[in-house]
Amino acid sequence: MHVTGYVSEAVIKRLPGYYRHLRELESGGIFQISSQELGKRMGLTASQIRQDINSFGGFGRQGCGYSVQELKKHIMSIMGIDKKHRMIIIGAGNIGCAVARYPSFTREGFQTIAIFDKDNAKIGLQVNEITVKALDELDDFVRHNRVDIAVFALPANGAQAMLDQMLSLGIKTIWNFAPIDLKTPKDVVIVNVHLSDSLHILSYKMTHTAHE
Amino acid sequence: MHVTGYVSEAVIKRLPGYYRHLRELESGGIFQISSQELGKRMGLTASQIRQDINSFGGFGRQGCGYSVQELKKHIMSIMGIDKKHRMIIIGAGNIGCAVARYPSFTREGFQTIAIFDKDNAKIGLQVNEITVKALDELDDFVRHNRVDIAVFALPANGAQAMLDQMLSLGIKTIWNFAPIDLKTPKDVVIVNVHLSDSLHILSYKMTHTAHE
DNA sequence: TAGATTGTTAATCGATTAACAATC
DNA sequence: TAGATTGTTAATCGATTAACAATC
Repeated sequence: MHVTGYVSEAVIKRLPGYYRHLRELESGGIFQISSQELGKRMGLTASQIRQDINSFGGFGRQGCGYSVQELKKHIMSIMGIDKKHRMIIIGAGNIGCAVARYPSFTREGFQTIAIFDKDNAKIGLQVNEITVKALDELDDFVRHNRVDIAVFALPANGAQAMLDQMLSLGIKTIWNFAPIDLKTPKDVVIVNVHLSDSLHILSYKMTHTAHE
Repeated sequence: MHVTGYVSEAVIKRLPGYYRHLRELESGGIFQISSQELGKRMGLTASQIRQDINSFGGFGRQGCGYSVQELKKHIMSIMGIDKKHRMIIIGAGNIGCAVARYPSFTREGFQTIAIFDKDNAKIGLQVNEITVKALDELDDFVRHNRVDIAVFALPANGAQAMLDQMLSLGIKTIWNFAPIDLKTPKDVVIVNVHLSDSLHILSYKMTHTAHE
């Protein structure tokens, strides 16, 4: 078991895939798996699987492979998804409501504790048993409740100002659905879900693939 | 202007970012931009900008930079987003409805022409002026209407079978929101939006960043 | 012409793959 | 012990960065 050093972005992006596949294997009653087999399932080489896993520690056993349950537990702990996370959602539009209602987030410990919107028509609505609050109440709410993650489900033109407000409130983790690259200090963590970008990539690929 | 050859996945993933930034520049009334400046905006090096753009052709002008309008037009054409795309959505749950209602997709030429669900309670509902149809009607609908893209907004456990159905109907372009890595022949184009994966990456990063 | 900036080749860096000794 | 498979080092491959001649 070696000391954990720098972990590359490429490895980080693969972690959720490991988690998903190990979960599947576990619920399929499989206890042990080799890098070879896991690689085949995930579309990676056995070598890459071993390299990836070893950037966190020697979780395998020579001659046998990896314990599905143990490896899954390790990866959950590495990703921090064995802990609860409290989220607020900014914007009660399509995306904000979809996130609030997405059942597996709650089930996996990502709990939505408040939703805010600036539109008076939306304030007071119930979304998945949470009442939409006015944006005016945001500062006060954050000062009285622990918030781990802010979900940005608002238009691009308000997003940068909202980020600055978050920073002033000490919130440094943003899950951003607004179609904009936000400027941030480097201790702030932002992960983007740019739906239009994703659709445009699909468009590119269908345009440049034979038989389309 | 050189002949277009192989374009790496890394470049493809950056294309929508170019489009977004060029659109912003254009609406800001900026006509000309250097690789230097564009790089600063996008968080890339000038060198990378020039390499990226040159994998498609020499769109710049030595001494002057790139014409914002022209470059944007080229990139739109390269991504195929200057054309209309007809989408059907499989699943009228949170995600399916959010996609159907997302205004900028329609505005940008990605038109939802039908939504299907297997749940009888949902059939007949209106989502953004489209009536939810029964899955039984899917085959018939596809045979009588041109469909470019199928959006998978259904649970993971039904996704693989649905993909096979799509292939049998000749649909080879899938925008997949189901949390599963689908197995496909290689002329099929799939782009995944794995929301849980994205949230897990956020969790990893917040867990491993100082001051969190 | 002089200055600026591209297009493109070469150098570097990092990620993936291959190989193999260690060991279960 | 023999077979299997990891952990880890070395080789390869590809992407990013640097450098500079071409040219607007």
